[in-house]
Amino acid sequence: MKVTKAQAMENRQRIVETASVLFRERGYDGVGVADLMGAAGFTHGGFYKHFGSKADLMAEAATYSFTQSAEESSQADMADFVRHYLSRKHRDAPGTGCTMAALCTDATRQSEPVKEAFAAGIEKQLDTLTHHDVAQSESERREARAKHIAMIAQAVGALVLSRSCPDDSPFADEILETCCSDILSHLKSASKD
Amino acid sequence: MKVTKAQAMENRQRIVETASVLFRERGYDGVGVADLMGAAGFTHGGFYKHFGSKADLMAEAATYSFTQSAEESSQADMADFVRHYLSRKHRDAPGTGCTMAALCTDATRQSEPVKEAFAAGIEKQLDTLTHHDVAQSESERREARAKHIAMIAQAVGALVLSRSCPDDSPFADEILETCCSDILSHLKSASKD
DNA sequence: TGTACATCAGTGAACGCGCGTTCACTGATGTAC
DNA sequence: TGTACATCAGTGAACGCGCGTTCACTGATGTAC
Repeated sequence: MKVTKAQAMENRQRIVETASVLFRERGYDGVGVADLMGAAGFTHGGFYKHFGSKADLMAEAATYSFTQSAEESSQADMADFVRHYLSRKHRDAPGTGCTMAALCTDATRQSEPVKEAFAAGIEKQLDTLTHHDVAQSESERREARAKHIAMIAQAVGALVLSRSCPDDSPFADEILETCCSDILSHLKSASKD
Repeated sequence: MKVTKAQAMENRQRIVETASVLFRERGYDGVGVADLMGAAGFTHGGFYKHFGSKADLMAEAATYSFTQSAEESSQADMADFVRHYLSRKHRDAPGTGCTMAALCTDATRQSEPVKEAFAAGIEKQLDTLTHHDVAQSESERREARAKHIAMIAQAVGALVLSRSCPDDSPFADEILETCCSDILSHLKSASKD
């Protein structure tokens, strides 16, 4: 049974969105093509009508979720963003959360297109954060970029370490809370300048 | 062909050590039991004479590599440790490097024993760093612990993000260098107090 | 507008392959006498 | 110390299973006239 061109494109998009959630929840190796297609409401055979391989979809799903995250975070206040990023809520819902924190070590072992999607995604996240700051000198912009890279690294590190501890571990919460306070204090002292 | 008790224990240890390297290089799903036993110089069948399951070995290999890292870093100067941790050399040799950075998102999806090994390993790393500081008040110790958690998170985050970019990407190097400078500047301003 | 035909998204069986694990077997080691 | 036997680390074939991918088929959609 064929389907409208528009419907087919919608279906393809649903597969990408489903994949972006499942990959973040279970890792690239934790989601099979059949799993994924089933979750999107299809049988597995149709997969190769839309994508060349599972690896192609990994790259596309990563690009999609990075774009989505950038949109979500572009309008938020920086301190609110940090508080949400380092919340238990975000930690316990990787499927709809940060792609860097969910899949960074998985991406390390994937093919170039996936790693390119990650590099572009991290740059995009960086641009989104830097975007808040307006009209500066060259050296101010360089410094702001450095501060944001340091901040993202710390936030991602806190999240991945917290998630690698057993559920309901006080240490996992301590990592989040400590890094949240630390980043917020840096934000405050920076805005004083 | 049986083997001395001492030889058998040595062999078992060799399997754990081989696993700790291969898991860090390729991830838990990237190393099969047969791969692993072959790399250690055995055939795969003997594996279950030493370990109950592959998952059991994951936890044991993690504990082993965390202990090893703690020993290595306990005698180093803090600034030297940071410079090495955030070097390209460390980034490009995950098999002998930091377990947190190599396997954190993998650990997130593993069974409780693996996550417990991670929590214990992170705590151990933290203790090793805090160990340098001597005889303080309760509140000073709390603050030092917080600073070290923040530092570890940032260093781990920088490493995992750098590794998720394509090889030889300038951005990957920028992340390492920026976070290295940032952490070193914090160390310097802290030691001034 | 109506008809005939090509297209192609989606189906579901089948493919080869590698995985974790099991098992009967081997033969040197360790032990009991 | 010497002998007979139990133990058990290591071997390699075999297990069932799920994986990514392929393929012949279906039938509504899209197109050419």
